Amino acid sequence: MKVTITDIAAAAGVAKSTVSKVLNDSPKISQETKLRVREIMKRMNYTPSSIATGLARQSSSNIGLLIDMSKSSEFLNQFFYSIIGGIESIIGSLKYELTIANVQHNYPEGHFLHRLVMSKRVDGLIANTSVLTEELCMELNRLQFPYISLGEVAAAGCWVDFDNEAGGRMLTRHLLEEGYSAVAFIGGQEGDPLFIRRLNGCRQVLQQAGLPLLKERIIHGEAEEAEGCRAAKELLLGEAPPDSMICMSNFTAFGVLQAAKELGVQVPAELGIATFDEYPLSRYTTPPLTSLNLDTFHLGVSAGQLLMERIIDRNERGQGLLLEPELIPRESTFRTKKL
Amino acid sequence: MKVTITDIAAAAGVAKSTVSKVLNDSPKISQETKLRVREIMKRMNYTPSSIATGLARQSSSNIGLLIDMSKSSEFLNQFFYSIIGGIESIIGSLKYELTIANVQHNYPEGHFLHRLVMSKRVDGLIANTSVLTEELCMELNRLQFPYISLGEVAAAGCWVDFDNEAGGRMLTRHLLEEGYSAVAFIGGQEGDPLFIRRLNGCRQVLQQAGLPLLKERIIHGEAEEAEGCRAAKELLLGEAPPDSMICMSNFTAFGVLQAAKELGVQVPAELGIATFDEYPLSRYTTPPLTSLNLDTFHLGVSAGQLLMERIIDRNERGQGLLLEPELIPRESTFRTKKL
DNA sequence: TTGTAAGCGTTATCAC
DNA sequence: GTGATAACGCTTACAA
Repeated sequence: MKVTITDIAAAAGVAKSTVSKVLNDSPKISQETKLRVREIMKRMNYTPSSIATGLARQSSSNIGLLIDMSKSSEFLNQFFYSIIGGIESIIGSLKYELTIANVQHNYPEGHFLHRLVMSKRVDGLIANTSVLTEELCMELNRLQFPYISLGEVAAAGCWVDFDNEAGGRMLTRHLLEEGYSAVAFIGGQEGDPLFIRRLNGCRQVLQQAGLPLLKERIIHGEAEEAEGCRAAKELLLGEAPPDSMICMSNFTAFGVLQAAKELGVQVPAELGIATFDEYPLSRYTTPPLTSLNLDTFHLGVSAGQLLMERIIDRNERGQGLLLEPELIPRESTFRTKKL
Repeated sequence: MKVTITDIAAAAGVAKSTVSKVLNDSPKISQETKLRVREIMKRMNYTPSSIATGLARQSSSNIGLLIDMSKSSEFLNQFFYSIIGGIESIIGSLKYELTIANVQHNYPEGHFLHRLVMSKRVDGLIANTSVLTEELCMELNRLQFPYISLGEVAAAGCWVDFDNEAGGRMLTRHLLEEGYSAVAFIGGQEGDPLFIRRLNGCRQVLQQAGLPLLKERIIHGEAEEAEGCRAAKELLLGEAPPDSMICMSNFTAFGVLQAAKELGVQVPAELGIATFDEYPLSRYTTPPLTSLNLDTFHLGVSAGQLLMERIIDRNERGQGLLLEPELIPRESTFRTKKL
């Protein structure tokens, strides 16, 4: 039924080792032998067993992508497809496959460290920061196991991330250029590094322009609709109402739009709204939202490249990579009426 | 450095086979031996090599999910994450891992049939209909290779899909209940089975109610914004303007909403709008859209279950499985003012 | 209950 | 150039 290297060797009247060399296009095999053996392989419809090859070569030709489905990471959830596409485009061309593993932090039997790493199911790992605890990084480092973090993390030897600080700067600069000056920042969890970086970018530009970023204008909360709405109302009805808001997510921004509508505040004339992320709503709101687009396919590509470098070159030097976001101006901040 | 079954055997003073039996919790090993060996495995930090196990057992404990990133399948693109979650939840508990493979139809070197199936990298396959050509199905059938199609396909032995006809019926019935009667259907590619099934469901309910589904009210086109807008205008300005529209996607529906706004047509009073899919816009439009929710996590679960049955029980009988959609009524069709 | 030995399908190291 | 032969790390009869 199934044909192995032994069958081919027999049919071709050569040794298994010769067939193996043909398989790997060894230079020490004569052209005619190669042709003859290949011919036979084709005729007998032979494909080498990846498992056997893996055993002999001590490698799985698999890389793993870890996710934690129990935590609803908006980010992964939305951009999963394109990140995977990016990773695939790199590793696929190097004949690696992508294994997706769901990491429940309190997994009943067997941590992924055993399931994937120690059991050698994968030769390398890409993981989101929500999975990579500092403890885990240390362990992977100790094992000298190649991995890349999706998101900047100090403990990770190697990571790729978007330049969130630059993103904060870009949105803020844009608001100032449009004539806004009282900027508020909405929607991040207190202490969340993502929030902190973005806010820092915002603060830098304001300071540079000699403008204050009032504490009262920094509102923490879930990055979703209801919170955005609540926060916006609080701000607009407060002591020092801002003339513009930067939102951590499309959903936050949507909530802000709702609040403005309910309070009869004109967007963009009386209130400018800008948001991180281009997906999924920014194009479809009224008015459409000025947003910061993150090229997630590229993120996947970069992660894949870095990882493959580590695996193939056994490249040990740790490094971080920041990708530039892209500003997409839309009506929600067109105070200067460029329409 | 790396510890194998031989090391454990030596350390425990038993044979490799004994260790192997302990590993698989064979009943023919004494409790004390098991305890002792396990103790040693733990102490030496041993994890069996999945590749070696795979070779010996002749199975990869991997299942593959095929996608074609070159075709921008809105469906997969949006629901990828939850479908994967569903599949994972089933196969993960059976100690299988998920391999994602990007299938370029004109792949330079090596069809996925070789890359994954013949090389035994995966024990089973799940694939979207856009990948599974009839030819491919025949080939997989011939190889007796276990696979499940995501989407109803005649040639596939086994598939799971949403009951799109029922979906068409549900949306149409809802419109009639709300007092609409002149229903239009917008947004599918001519000949697309998905479109045909949904339209059929719609037609059934209308016929049952003694209402016609006019040809002029069936508009083909890309399932996106611009087309939806164009189609809606065409209909509303035409000879027999409908009082309600069923859209193939959220984006189509968004376009319809725009058209209504531009033409000053009141939604839902003068025009009811209902759409397939609950994601990503239906909750966020003005007014929010009545939609048909498809439980994609469940789709993944079902696909996973069917596949594992096939693999484990060598279950040969082909079967299809239809999942029921869920109607989510919202303002866009609340003509009877239930608000 | 445990041990022996023969696979599983490749690759890799030598001889020839 | 080609061919034996020993890994690779585990499972599985069959013996003991």
